[in-house]
Amino acid sequence: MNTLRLATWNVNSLRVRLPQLWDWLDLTEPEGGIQLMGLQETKTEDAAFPWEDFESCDWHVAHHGQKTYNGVALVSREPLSDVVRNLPGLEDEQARVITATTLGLRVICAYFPNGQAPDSDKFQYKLRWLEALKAHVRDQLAQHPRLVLMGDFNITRDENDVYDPVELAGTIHCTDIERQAFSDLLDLGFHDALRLFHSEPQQFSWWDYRAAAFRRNRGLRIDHVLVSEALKPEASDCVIDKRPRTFERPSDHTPVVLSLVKAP
DNA sequence: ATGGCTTATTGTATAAGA
Repeated sequence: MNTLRLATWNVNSLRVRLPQLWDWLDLTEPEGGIQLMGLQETKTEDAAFPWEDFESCDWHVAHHGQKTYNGVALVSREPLSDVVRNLPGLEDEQARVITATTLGLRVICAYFPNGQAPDSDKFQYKLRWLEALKAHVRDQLAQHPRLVLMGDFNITRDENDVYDPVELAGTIHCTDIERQAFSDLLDLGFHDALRLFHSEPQQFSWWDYRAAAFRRNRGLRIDHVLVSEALKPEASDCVIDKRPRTFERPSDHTPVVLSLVKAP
C-alpha cells in the first residue's frame, strides 16, 4: 500500500473515548485505514495510559500525558523514534506537544492553549506558547524537511472557519493576533492541507456540546493539518471526517485526515 | 424549550473547555 493516512483528533479524554476510537478506525478500514494518529486531550498520566489496548492491536504509541488536563499522543503502525516532549525553551507544566519520527515522516502533534479570552492571563500564555512553538517548528523543519504539524490549534484561520464571523468577531480563536500566529506558521514553509483540496467555507472540526450546535452546524474549524513544502507533492487529499461526531457520547472535536501518496 | 453540555476531581460543587 503506498497511501498513508494521518489523522489528528482531540478525543477529550482518551479513557472515555476509547470505544469510539476503535469504532472509527473500523469505519475507516474499507477506505484503507489510518496509519498514524495524533491525539489531543488524552487527560491521563503516562502510568494510566491504556498501553495494552493499543499494543494488542499492533499500534506503537508515544504519549506525553498529565492528570486531568491536556495530554498528547502519537499512535503509529510503525515504531516511533527521536521523541521530543513539550517545547524546548518553554518552561511549561502543561503537556501539549509531542514530536516524533515514524513512517518516514517527522510529526509534531500539538494541543494549542485555548486562551479563554483575549484580555486574560491565559491568552498571554497562549501567545508565549505560540512563540515557543514557532521556534520549535522552525528548528524541526531545518532538520526534517518531511514535516507534518497537526493538532487542535484552537485558532480559526479566517472567517471561512467560523459559523458566524460577525457574532464571533474578535473573540477567542478568532482574534487577529491568533490568526497572525497561524499565518506565521504557514510562512515557515507549510500548506494548510484541507485548503489544498477543499476551499469551500464552513467546514468545521468542532461543535459545542450545548445548544444543539452540531445539528445546527454552528461550529469552528480549529483542528488543522499542515504539510511542509517537501511533502506537498505527496499530499493527495485532506478531509474532515464528521462521522465520529454522530456517535453516542462523542468528542466535541472530529478527526481531520490527510492522505499522502508516496511518489513511485 | 428557538439553546444551556461534558470532563475530571482522593468530587458531591467547581473549574475548564471553546
